[in-house]
Amino acid sequence: MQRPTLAAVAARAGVSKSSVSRVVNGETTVAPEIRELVQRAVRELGYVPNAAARNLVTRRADAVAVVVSDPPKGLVDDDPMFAAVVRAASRELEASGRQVVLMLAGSDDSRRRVEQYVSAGYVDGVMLVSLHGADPLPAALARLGLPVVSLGRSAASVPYVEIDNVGGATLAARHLLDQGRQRIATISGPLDLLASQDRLTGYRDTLRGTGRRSIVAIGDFTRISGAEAMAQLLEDDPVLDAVFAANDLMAIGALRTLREAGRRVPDDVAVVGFDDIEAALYTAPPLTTVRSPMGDQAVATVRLLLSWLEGGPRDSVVMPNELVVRESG
Amino acid sequence: MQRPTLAAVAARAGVSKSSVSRVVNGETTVAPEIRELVQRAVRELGYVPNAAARNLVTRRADAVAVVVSDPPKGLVDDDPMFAAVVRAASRELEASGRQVVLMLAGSDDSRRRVEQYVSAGYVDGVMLVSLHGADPLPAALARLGLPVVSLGRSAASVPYVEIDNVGGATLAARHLLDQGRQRIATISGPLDLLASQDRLTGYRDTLRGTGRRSIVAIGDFTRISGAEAMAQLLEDDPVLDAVFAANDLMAIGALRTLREAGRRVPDDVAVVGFDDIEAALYTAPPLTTVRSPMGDQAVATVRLLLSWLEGGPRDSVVMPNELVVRESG
DNA sequence: AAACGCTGAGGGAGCGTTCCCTCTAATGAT
DNA sequence: ATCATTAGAGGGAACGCTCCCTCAGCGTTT
Repeated sequence: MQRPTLAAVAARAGVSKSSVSRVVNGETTVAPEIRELVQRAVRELGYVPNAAARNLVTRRADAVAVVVSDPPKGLVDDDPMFAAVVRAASRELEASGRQVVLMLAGSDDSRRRVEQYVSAGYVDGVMLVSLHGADPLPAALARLGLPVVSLGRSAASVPYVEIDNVGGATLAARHLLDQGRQRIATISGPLDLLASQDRLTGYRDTLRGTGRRSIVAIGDFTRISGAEAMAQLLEDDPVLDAVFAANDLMAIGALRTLREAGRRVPDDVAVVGFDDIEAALYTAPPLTTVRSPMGDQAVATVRLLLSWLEGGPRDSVVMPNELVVRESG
Repeated sequence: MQRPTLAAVAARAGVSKSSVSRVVNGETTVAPEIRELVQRAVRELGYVPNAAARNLVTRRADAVAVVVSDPPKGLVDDDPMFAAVVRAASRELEASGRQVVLMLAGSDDSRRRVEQYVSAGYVDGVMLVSLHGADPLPAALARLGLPVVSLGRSAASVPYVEIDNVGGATLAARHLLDQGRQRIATISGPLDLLASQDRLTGYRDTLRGTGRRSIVAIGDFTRISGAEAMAQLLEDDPVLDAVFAANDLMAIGALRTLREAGRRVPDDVAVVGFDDIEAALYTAPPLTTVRSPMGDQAVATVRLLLSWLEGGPRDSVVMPNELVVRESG
């Protein structure tokens, strides 16, 4: 049951440990016949280098941590962002020969665990996802001295990738204005997220000066919170004729409340979302939304991290987005 | 930038490395004053044990791999199952003090990578998710001799957790029969998945002997495939009056096709899904479906693995499910 | 008072790699 | 033919930790 070691392979091949190591690591300074000998021994013995021993001496782990700041509730289980981001990041990282260690950082407790883990040298770098504005984690990790990047801007000075949230919200609001909508409400995301703040800013700034007033309800990016916020909004202003939701999930919740309240979409109320998740195609009616491909962002974030790990540049990137007009508004 | 080592802590505290090791690992045979001394030194130096060195000698990694067999296309990014399972498993594993290494196993290539990785001793056990019936991976991993469990039954003799797929499909089909539906179709999942086979079996067996014939289209568990399969079905049998989709995503796709084809749900056609993902609540009309909580299954699977890792029993478990009747059928 | 546990601290040998250094042998230049 | 140069193999010292073993010191037993 004992796995074979380098020494065992060396003995079998009749060469030194050094030579085996060289062959295994693909170094070129090895004579063809020795290489052949070693490769055969490796095959026969089913040798696989021991990770711990290798990491110990190289001081690399060939792994990166993907740290996802869990939403406070932690009960939102089918979260399309999560799947898209984790999947894309995994694929990209695996393609670079690195492993993905997934960590959920919800509580203070788990944040400490993350710091410990990273300090222990398990990983060469960290990709942070979806952090709150005041999250202490990015700064703490950056202080450890190893590469940290984040998907979504953070307060700390960590290189990041994000889409143009202000611009996207502006696109949405302007689209509603152009249709001649008069009372345009918004369902904002949680305000401790910079992305939420930016989207709200885009909405507000666009409305300002058109004589219209802002009508705002706050959600937490879940469907259910969107439904509740919409009910709130209808109560506040029964004759509103448009809603911009800060993400698609909340827009979907809003659609449901509107349907139950007997409002027709888009005839009575226009609805615009944000993100363009796949489900936006399948609502009734299909959702007009601001496209911001999470998968692409995740890939860009990984590339940023890889660039840093390889000694290249580490410049934050802001990605463009566009309005996808469907039938909801 | 060099992190402090055990020896540094020992020197600082004026004790031996052994004592420091004992304190750090929480052994009880340490005098209180020495413990205090060591703990202070650890704090002052910010000492964190090096993972690789520890793993090397203990031959444990305190980590488990979560291997997700990607759907062939690999482009389905907002997959609620994925998020629910990965989240729940992560939470449970982290609670047990173990790390989660996420691996996507789509291609043959990546399967080799997984085997390599596991052989390298990076992890103490493996949790497999959503494998095809003929997947060579479970058997290969089991052969390595370390604990492997799977979420979803597999052909290999690996302990598993799954819901009662045959029973769930039976529930759905019987529900449609009880409404007096006459032409009941099904949209099956890919047939290389045992879960798909079982659901199809439940449907077929329930219809058999009622004088009704099976009407089957095959999808791949994505929304789009559900939409396409529904179109196919309508072509095959324009007067069908019920559809059982093998998962909610495909049911959602089917709903869309039905809407576009001018069929009313449930008046003209009843639709029943499977899984009860959150989105099922937000379709128009809300989806009747078979509840099979993925999060709970994931947790059960992790518990099974943990039990095994700790030398306990490793018995497969089949979880019950129930029909959730909403408005679609 | 001597002998005998027993508790708890220290010493040091590995764990399986990599990588630096040494040394041999072969090549090419003169 | 001789010497300088170099390609390539082998030896062995780390890497940072755990854990076995030894041994000191003290309390108990007879």
